[in-house]
Amino acid sequence: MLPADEQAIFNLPHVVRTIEAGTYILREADFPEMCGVLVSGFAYRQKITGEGSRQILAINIPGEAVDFQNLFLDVADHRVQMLTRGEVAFVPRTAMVALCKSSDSVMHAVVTKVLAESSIFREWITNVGRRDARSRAAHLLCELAVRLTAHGLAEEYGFQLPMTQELLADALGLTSVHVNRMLKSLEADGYITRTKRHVRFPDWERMRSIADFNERYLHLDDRRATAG
Amino acid sequence: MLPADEQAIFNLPHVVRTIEAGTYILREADFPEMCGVLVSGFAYRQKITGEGSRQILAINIPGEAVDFQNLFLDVADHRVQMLTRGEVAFVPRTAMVALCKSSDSVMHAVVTKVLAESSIFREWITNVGRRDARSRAAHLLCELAVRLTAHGLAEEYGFQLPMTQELLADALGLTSVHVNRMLKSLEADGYITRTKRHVRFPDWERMRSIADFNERYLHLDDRRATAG
DNA sequence: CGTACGTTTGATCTTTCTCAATAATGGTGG
DNA sequence: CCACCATTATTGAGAAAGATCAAACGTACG
Repeated sequence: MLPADEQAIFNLPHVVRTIEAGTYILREADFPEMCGVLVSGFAYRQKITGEGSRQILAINIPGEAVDFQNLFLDVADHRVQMLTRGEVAFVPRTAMVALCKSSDSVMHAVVTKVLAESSIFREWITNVGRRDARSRAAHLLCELAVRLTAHGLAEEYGFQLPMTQELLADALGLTSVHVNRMLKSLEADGYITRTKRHVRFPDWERMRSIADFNERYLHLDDRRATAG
Repeated sequence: MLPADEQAIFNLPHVVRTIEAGTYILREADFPEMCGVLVSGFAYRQKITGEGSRQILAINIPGEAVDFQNLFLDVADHRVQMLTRGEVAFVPRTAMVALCKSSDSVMHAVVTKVLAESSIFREWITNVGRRDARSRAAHLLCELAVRLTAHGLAEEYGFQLPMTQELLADALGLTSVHVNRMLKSLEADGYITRTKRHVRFPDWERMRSIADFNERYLHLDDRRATAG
């Protein structure tokens, strides 16, 4: 996103609110009136199945807009909830849509963000569908590390995990017990180091390999299409 | 999508080609030069993990555009392959992007399609991550039935399954052996009826319930946002 | 009519879940 | 600062879902 576009969005009418961990920003079946942008703190997207189990669909990190996925749809198909306490800037949806229509550049930026998140959804399907528990957990750790680093929120090869093992489990389609075992196993084999919730990768290439992680799907520096 | 928008896309320069089952329309790591629209036949999106197993990410049915997901990104992060023989209309990507920029209405339609497919990705994460094998298989059958019906490609409560059990398995994160057992189980319990690859639902509500299927995520008739 | 591909079935093995208990951690009020 | 409570992390044992391996059966099609 170009600085000018960020500024344009920032210039829209908005309110910034501090929101506690666990609070919903968007509920399923809501007609979303507001478009939220995470100023600080983490959020996550989730769905609950009829059986009552939860699947986490995405982790949103500070700086990300959480409602672009619903901007042009009527009914929210999932919920967005704060993972940690944080500040959210709410822009009226109509104002956001109007800005998109008036500025090619903003529209382009919004669509690009949406497509990049879409690509992450695809990778998650693959992760949950086809990787074994250990690689799957490792893959998520890699993704978070790379995305946080790209936003300047992680130091070299290490980061503060913003979630419990229970949350990790719901993101990975596993149980928390099994996530615990996989983390221990990754640690025992020297792939990661843990201090409380801080995770480090002593050997990034080795970790990357066991996680079957290739950051291409994050589209972190796709630029060419911008010219198109 | 409004008829006028469809017409506008149709008026772009394009070539229609008949493509055999199994042929790639888009390769991973390609810079997509063309934007394909399925005139007839089915396609699917897939990824291959480092271990060599395949995950199918989406089934595209006749009438759907398969490359909107890449329209504004530089590098394809997955592959699109023909599931059956069919005709694909290829529009130069630059022409498609230019049309989007010149017509709010087309851009809106494209973004809506992208968001709706994104929503399907989220449901698939949930399906693979949190539903047991039988419900998971049932859910996919329901989704295909509803989408095909919405496009006028299925009769009441029944449709022709365009894929082998092997393909189903790769879409569901299961093995084909287990998919076979789940289909048999669904059949034995009266949820479905099969004649070759034709599937019927004797009691749609009962099927819907065991599949934990709610079509909201398909966003088939979201209209309100169009006005926004 | 034989070959290739897809489906079905059985037997066994592995991964992951479930249940249950214990230990560690963080935050809170006194 | 300390005791207490709630949450989170860890560990073990047994159960279950799904994978793997192997083979037989069908069916379409050249």
